[in-house]
Amino acid sequence: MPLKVRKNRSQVLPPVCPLAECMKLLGGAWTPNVVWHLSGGARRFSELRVDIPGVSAKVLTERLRVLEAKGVLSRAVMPTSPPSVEYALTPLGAELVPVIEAIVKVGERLKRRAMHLEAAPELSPRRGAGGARAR
Amino acid sequence: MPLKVRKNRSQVLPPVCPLAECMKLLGGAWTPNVVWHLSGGARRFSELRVDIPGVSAKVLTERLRVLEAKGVLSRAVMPTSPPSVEYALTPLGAELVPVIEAIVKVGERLKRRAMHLEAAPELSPRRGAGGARAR
DNA sequence: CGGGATCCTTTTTGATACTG
DNA sequence: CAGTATCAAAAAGGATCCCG
Repeated sequence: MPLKVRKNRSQVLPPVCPLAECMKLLGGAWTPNVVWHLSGGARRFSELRVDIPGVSAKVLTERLRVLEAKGVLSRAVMPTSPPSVEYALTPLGAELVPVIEAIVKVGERLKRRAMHLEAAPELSPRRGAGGARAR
Repeated sequence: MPLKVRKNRSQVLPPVCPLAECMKLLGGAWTPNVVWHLSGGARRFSELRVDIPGVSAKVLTERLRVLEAKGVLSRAVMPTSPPSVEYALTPLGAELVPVIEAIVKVGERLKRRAMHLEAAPELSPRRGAGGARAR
């Protein structure tokens, strides 16, 4: 292996587009939580507010609107008194759930790791350059 | 099905924490792209700038620092002239890749769907009000 | 080459208060 | 209950210049 040719990645990896597209979807700080809490079934506005501690009505509304516009969830107004509105994932939204689950799984692992790092800060070996960690 | 009892979701679904934790990780608009473009192997700073069109040096630096601090990627300074720095996913960072791939996959699907909606705006049936099962 | 330091603009969030 | 309106605060992103 005489020379490690550094390939132009765009020949083997798709361009940035699909990622950017999808992150606009899950981009909002609360968006994944909304999807997550709808993954178990339909849920009403006020229930979501309780499910997701710390979210304001405004932000929640906003996220729900965006997600509805993207076809990720559906909004059903029940003509009752007092009014109630049910949100539920569409089939398309349901496809996001595995993604969320994967995220959660990794998130937990990272959390555990962070705890380890706290205990032993210099465990992670610096790659490369014979220990050339400037900085 | 006499009565659909609305359970307290936190008994069956984990609390918000892991999701929030992990989204701080993938939260930045560019972060997933960075991980994605490192998924094929180590990459230098300037290469990443080319890989990810539109990213500024500042933002890229910032994202890389954050990801390094979280243990997602490693930073190796090569003591050459001119200096070069290689970034690579850590084993932990590699675990994120399936997540990214899932995101990309869904992103593409959403894109296709968006195109369909453009063509036929009133295809999506509004739930509720007609089949509105009052509670 | 690989950034750090600044400054500035655009988005996102948050806190209240009010309404049908 | 399920929002809307409004304002203030904060974060993210971008542009530019400079340095080792």
